[in-house]
Amino acid sequence: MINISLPDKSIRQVEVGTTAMDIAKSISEGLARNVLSAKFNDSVIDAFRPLTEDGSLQLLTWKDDEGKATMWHSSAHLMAEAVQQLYPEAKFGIGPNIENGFYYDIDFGDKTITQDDLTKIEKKMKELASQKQIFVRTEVPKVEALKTFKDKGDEYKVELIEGLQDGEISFYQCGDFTDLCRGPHIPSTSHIKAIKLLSIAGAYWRGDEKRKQLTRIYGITFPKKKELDAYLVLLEEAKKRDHRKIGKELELFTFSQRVGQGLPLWLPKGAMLRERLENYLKQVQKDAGYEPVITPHIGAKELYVTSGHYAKYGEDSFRPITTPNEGEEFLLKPMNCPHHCEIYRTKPHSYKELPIRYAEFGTVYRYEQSGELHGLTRVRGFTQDDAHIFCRPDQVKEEFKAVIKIVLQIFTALDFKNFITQISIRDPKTPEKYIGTDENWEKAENAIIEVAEESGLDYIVEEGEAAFYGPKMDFMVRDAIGRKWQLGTIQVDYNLPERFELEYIGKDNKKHRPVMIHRAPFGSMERFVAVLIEHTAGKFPLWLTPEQVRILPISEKYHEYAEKVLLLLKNYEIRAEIDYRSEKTGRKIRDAEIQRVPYMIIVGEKEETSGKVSVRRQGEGDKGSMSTDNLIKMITEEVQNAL
RNA sequence: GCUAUUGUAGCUCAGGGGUAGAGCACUUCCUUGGUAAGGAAGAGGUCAUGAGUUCAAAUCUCAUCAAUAGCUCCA
Repeated sequence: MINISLPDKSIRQVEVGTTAMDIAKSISEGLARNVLSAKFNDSVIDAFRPLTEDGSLQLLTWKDDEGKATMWHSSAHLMAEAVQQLYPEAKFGIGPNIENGFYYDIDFGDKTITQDDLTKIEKKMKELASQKQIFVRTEVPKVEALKTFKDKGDEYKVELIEGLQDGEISFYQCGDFTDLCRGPHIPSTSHIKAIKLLSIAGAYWRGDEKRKQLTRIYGITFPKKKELDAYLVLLEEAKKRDHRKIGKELELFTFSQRVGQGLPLWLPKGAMLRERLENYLKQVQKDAGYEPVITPHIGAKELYVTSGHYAKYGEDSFRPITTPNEGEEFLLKPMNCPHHCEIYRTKPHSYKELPIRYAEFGTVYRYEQSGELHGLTRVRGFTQDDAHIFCRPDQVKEEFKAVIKIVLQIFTALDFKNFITQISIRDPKTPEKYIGTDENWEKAENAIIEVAEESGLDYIVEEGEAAFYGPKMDFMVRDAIGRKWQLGTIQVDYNLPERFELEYIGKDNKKHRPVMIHRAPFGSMERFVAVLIEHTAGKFPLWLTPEQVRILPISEKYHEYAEKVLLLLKNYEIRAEIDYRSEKTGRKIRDAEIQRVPYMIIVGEKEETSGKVSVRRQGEGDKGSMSTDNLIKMITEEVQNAL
C-alpha cells in the first residue's frame, strides 16, 4: 500500500499501481470525467499512470494551467495524426503546447500548405477526436526507438532520439499515430471538442537558420465550443487594440522610412501624453528622494569598454561615431548606467550620503535586428525611465522595497490591477556565469525574496534568469484582455561599481564598494505607452488623455457661449477643444466618440439661457445637464482621484 | 539577420501590359441642426525606390528600402 496525499490535506491509502483516474473516480464520476492529467510530487503525469510510491497528488482539469497544457500537447498529437493521414509523406519535428494552444513543426516536402489545407486538417482532427482515441504510453529502449523512426524515414525524430539517454525514451500512440514523447497526455481525444488551426509560419528546424525550414502550424483546442468562440472574439479584440493601429488613428506616433527603421516619431498628441507620464513619475521620484541628472546621447567608446558592454554587445551595435581626430570614437549610448557611474565618481562619498539616487529619462539606442522591430514595443531608439541607486550593502533591501513601492504606485495610478513579479536568481549549476562573491549574491537574492514576501507580492522565482552581474525582479502586468506584458525591472548590480571602481568612505574610515540598483518602473516610455494603449484600447485615463473635453455647439449661434465655457475650463487647466464645424450634433458626437474624447459638452439654446452645459461621457452616453462649476469639479476630482 | 507575404490618394482598400479607381478624411458652397455619419461640388497619386524585359511597365523580372507574420536575439 502507498500513501497519497491530496490537496485538501487528506491522505489516502491505496494499492500500488492505483492511478490518478482511480482516485478521481473514487471522489466523483464528474471529476473523473474532467480529469486531464495529474500532478504527482511536482511532475505532471498521465491520469492513467500507475502510482508506485508515496506522494502528493493533484488532479488536473481544464481549470488548471497544467491541465490546459496537457490538453494542448495532446491536441498537437491529434493534429499530427490528422496530417499523417492526409499527407503520408509528412515528417514531423516537434509539437509542443504553448501559452495559448500548440504548434507542430512539419516537413511537408515540396508541398506548400495553404489556408484550405488547414481547414481540411481541422476537419480530420474533429473526426479523429470524436473516435475517442486513447493515448497509450510505452517505454522504449534507445536502439528500438531509433530503428522505428529510421524505418519511417523521419530524420527529425531520429535526431531528437540521438540526443536522449537510453531509458528515458517513451512513445505515445494515439490512433495509428505513434510519436516520440515524454508526455503526459489526456485520457482520450474525446476531451477535444472545439478545434481551430490558427496560422501557418515557417520555422527553422531547431531554430537554426542554416537548417531546413519546416512548416509550423499553430492551433488551439477547447473542451467546449463556447470557449473557442470566446477565444476567437478575444483575438479580434486584440487586433482592435493593436497600438500601431490606435497610435495611427489617434495621431500619437508614426515612423518614417526616411528617418529610419525602429525610430519612432512622437506626434504632438503622443508627445503630450508621454510628457504627462514623465511628469507624473518625476514627481513620484522627487518625493522618493531621487535627484535628476542629465547626460548626453553619446559617450566615448572607452566608457563601454570599461563597463564591459562593448565586449559583449559592441559587434551587434550601431557602429562607433568617429571624428576628424585620429582614433577618436564615440558610441550612441545603449544604456545610461556608465554615465551615471561617472557622475557618482565626481567626488568622494561618505557612507552618510548613501543612498544616492540619480534619475534620468535617458534616451538610448540599440541596434535591434530588423526582424525584431515591432511598433513601439521593440525599437532602436527609446527612452528609459531610468535611475541608479548607489547604496551600502546593508541598504539594498530597504532601497529595493522603496522601488517596489514606486512601481506599485504607478501600476495603481494606471489601472494595471493584475500583475505578477518574477524574481530571477542564479543557476546554481553554472556559478562560472556570474560575477561577484557568493556571499553578496546570496544576500541580494535573499533580500529580494524577503522584500517580495514583506511587500505581499505574488511572485515566481526563476533560476538561471538573473543577469550576469546580479539578481533582478521583473514586473509582468496582465492587460484588460488578459495578455501578459513585461514592464518594469529592478536589478541589483555588483559588477559596475567594481568596474568603475566606485567607492564610499565607511564608518571605519576605509574605502568600501557601493551596490548599484538599476530600476525602470515603466521600462521604456515607448513600450509602456504601447502597453497602455492596448490595455485601455486608446481610452486613456482622464489625466493622461490629450483632449479631455470637446465642446460641441449645436449651431454657429452658440460658438460664443462655447468659447466662454472653453475659457472657464482652461482656467482650471482642463484640456478642451471646440468643434466649430458646421456639422450636425450627431456627427460631432460620433467623431468625438471615435477619437475617444472622454467628455463631450453640448451647448445650445437651453444651455446658453440657463448657463449650464449638457455632458456626455465617451462610451456611456448622455449624462444630463449641469453647471460648469459642477463639470469642473467632476473633472478635477476624477483627475485627482487617479493619482 | 533568415524565410514568406505585402507596398496604389492623408486613412482603409479595389484594380491591373495601352491616359489611375472607391469609401472615408480634406477644401468650398448650401444647410444652423439636440446625443454615433445632412447635401452638393472640388482638389488630391511619378502606383515604395532603382534597374531590366517590351513599341508600351503601376502591372512582368531582378535588386534595394520599408511594413507584416514566424524563427533567432534583447545590456
